[in-house]
Amino acid sequence: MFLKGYLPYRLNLLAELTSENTQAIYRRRHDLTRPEWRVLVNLAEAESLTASELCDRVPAHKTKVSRALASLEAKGWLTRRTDAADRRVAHASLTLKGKRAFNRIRPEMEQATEALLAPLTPEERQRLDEGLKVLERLFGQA
Amino acid sequence: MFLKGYLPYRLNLLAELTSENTQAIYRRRHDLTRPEWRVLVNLAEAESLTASELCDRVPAHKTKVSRALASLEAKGWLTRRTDAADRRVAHASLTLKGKRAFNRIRPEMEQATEALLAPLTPEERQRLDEGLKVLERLFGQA
DNA sequence: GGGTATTAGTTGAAAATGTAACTATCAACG
DNA sequence: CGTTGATAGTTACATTTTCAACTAATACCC
Repeated sequence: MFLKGYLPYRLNLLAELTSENTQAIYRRRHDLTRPEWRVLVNLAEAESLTASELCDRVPAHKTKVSRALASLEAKGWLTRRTDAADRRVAHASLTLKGKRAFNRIRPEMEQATEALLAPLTPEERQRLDEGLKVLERLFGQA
Repeated sequence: MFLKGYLPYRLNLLAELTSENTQAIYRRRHDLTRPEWRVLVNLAEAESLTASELCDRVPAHKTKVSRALASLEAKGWLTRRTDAADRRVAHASLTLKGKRAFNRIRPEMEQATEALLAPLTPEERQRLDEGLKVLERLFGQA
């Protein structure tokens, strides 16, 4: 069979299966899209970021980031202030409300992932991590 | 950092990066969506399949499969005949034209993937494969 | 058989995404 | 300065995906 051994297929399938539980959390329970969730995470970790910086980190195309920022701003989870030196640029940062939301969602996400991986032995987890690192090095992600 | 070590994120990112080149082939060069491409592959490997069987194999929701089948049928790449014993069911199979198309696209896909993985040593490929197998076993895919 | 529930597959509307064009601002160079 | 080109970010439109409702056919069960 062609597909079964085909790397992009294998990765896409595993990504989908792995994301199923976690997606349900941010989508259904907290009404966030994936770009919104990722923007939230990145802002929680970085204090203040511009849309361009978020594009690099999320990573995603600028339209996704733009819409995610607009939506999170509408929720009152972040504010933006334009840069004094370059008025094209806006710095986004989480409000207290946004930080609280992240602190509510994050443990649910970690718990769902941990539940998924629970059947794996430490040795298997190690093997999985090593395998992914091979690709991450290839893409310069690590 | 939370995201960087977070499995669903890592997998999704790697899946996207890995799929970039190959997507360009079936999308831009051959004007196929991903569901269409996957349906094509599965039919090429299985002679004849119903929509439900394709849903399991692709894998994808039935609306995606239904639309992919309609589109490939419109191209003249497959035909469907309704089952004699159960007239709800239709068996799809590739036409000669469809088989030729697959035989044109497939080597391009393999070549693109091989080009991507070219920098990896055999030992690294082995490590990657072992890592993915851990998850595939977890999901009962292997 | 006749009613009810399932199943196969399609369709329509809403949400999300991708692509390209657009606005506003800044930089560079005469 | 003033024109030209680049950059940050948004908006508009087309395509894709998702979700729910739908049609048609079969299975169940009395």
